[in-house]
Amino acid sequence: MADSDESGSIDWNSEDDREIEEACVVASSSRPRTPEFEPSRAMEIPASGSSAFRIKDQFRKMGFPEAMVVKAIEGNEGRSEEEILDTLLTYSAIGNDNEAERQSRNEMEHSKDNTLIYLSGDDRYPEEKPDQDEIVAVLVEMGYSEDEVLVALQRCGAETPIDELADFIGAAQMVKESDALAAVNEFTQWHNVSSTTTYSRQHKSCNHIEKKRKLLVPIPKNDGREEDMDVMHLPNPMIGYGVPGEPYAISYRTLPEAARGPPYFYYENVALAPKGVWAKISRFLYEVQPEFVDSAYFCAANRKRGYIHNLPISNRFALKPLPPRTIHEALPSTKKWWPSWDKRTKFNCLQTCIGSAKLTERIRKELEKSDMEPPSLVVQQRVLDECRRWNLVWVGKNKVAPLEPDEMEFLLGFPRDHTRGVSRTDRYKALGNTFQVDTVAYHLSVLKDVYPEGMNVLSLFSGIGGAEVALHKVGVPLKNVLSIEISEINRRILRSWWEQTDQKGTLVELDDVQRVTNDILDKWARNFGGFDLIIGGSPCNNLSGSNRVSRDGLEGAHSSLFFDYFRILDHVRSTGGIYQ
DNA sequence: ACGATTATGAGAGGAACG
DNA sequence: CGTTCCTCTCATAATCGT
Repeated sequence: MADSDESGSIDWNSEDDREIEEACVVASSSRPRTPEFEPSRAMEIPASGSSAFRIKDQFRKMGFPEAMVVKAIEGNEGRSEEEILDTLLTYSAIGNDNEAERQSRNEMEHSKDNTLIYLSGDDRYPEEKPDQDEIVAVLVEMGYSEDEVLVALQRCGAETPIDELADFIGAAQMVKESDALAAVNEFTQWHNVSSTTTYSRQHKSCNHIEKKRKLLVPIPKNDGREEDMDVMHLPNPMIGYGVPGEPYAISYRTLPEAARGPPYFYYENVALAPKGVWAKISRFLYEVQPEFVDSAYFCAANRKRGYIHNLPISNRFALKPLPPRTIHEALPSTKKWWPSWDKRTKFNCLQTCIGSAKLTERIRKELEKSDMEPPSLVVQQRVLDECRRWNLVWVGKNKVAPLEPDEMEFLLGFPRDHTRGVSRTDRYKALGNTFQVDTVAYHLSVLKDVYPEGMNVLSLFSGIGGAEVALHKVGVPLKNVLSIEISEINRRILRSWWEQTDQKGTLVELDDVQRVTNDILDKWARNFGGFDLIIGGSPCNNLSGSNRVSRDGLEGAHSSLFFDYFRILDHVRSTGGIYQ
């Protein structure tokens, strides 16, 4: 979401509340030099101040993530360095288990979480699980799997008679190798919400007892090979718990006890992160399994992302009007020049860089030189490769061009000219880093009825305000928003939108997430009356495949800010999110 | 100093093949 | 099954022009 490569800015002006502003000035920008770490010498750790920074840097040098260090220091106020180191090692073990710890953790997980999906749920939403339990139980008794039954219920409606549901399931089973059905199976397996081994293609078998037994048997997460432990399987098609227009959706899931809201949280990052990254993120975020969704199901561009959240997942609704889902519908003017041999209907992922003018010129030359209609297959292939790589569109005879910033805004679900007023380069950078609004709005839509009076939102890595725009479009009033975003340009864009849309609430903007301390959080929480939602996508710079230079994983210079997301989230949740 | 422009593959997953 | 081929990826850094 956010850029993280801007530093030196010490702008802590809230521009709204001068009293609070003072509380936001936490430290001077010049951090003290860090001496070499001497483990033999124990010393007292003050809760704050310059030497706390020194200690923090020492531990960071030892390879601990900053958020972890901060958390350890804050939890050990006034204690010795060794005690803090102990705490750090404990955290580290949780985040980066060895084999024994993995084993025991898995056992704990399974005894705790492996319940049938319909047996649990969010008690705050009783309307989400009407008397379906009985229906499910009956159908399961008839030999159908929970997945099938729940899919049928979702598809046919809760009032559907049981025999009709059975018919539907039977029909579904007849669908040969249906992609969507297979996906649901894969998805549920992968999500570990139900462990029905496979969808039985045959009709009701008599082994429902066996099925039922299996349902209670946890799927071992590894079968002996340790590499499998950290591998997070991506669903195909990538529809998460469901997307608009697709018939199959999952409405129930089991959240780990520690993850339940409120306050709610919503975390986002690239789906195709290096191996093990999502497993680690999930371990930190209370073992909630990611929901992987491709925004291609919401707009005309691919955008494969993982979302970890503790929101309810039933009764989601999509924003209206539905955005165009194909290139031709989204950009009708390109149709005139679009050659028939370019079969693209979707854009690839919108990124922060665009194709060069030199490239489009090379393509023009290549096509003119070819002088065939259509060009030779070799030329076609070369041109198409570049068009796909750079998301080029046809704007003239033999002429392609990269997307304009306003076209990207449109595809990503933002209001027209949302990013107007800043340099073209900055617009591309900000847009390449943001949420796809319709996708996120679909997930957040369940909050509309829960918070009719509006929400207090803690928005991390806000960028150009994808979360805020999504909530606004969903119809959730924004009461108070504490937005943290490093880029001054992006903060300006968000504030501009805030004013243009005539928001009634209060927007407070801070810059550096690393310097948002518990005190600051508490202060604003008290001022607002607690946070209802903590939302944000941490930097993907070191996770994205597009990065050829520093794809260093979650511990990378920018992506390690995830640990600040966790630190802040964990603090807000530990206080219950409620202040008086 | 700032904005614009440009060149720069690895790595992972899936499809297609045998 | 394994193997090969195919496709895609919220980017960085050097350089240029003003």
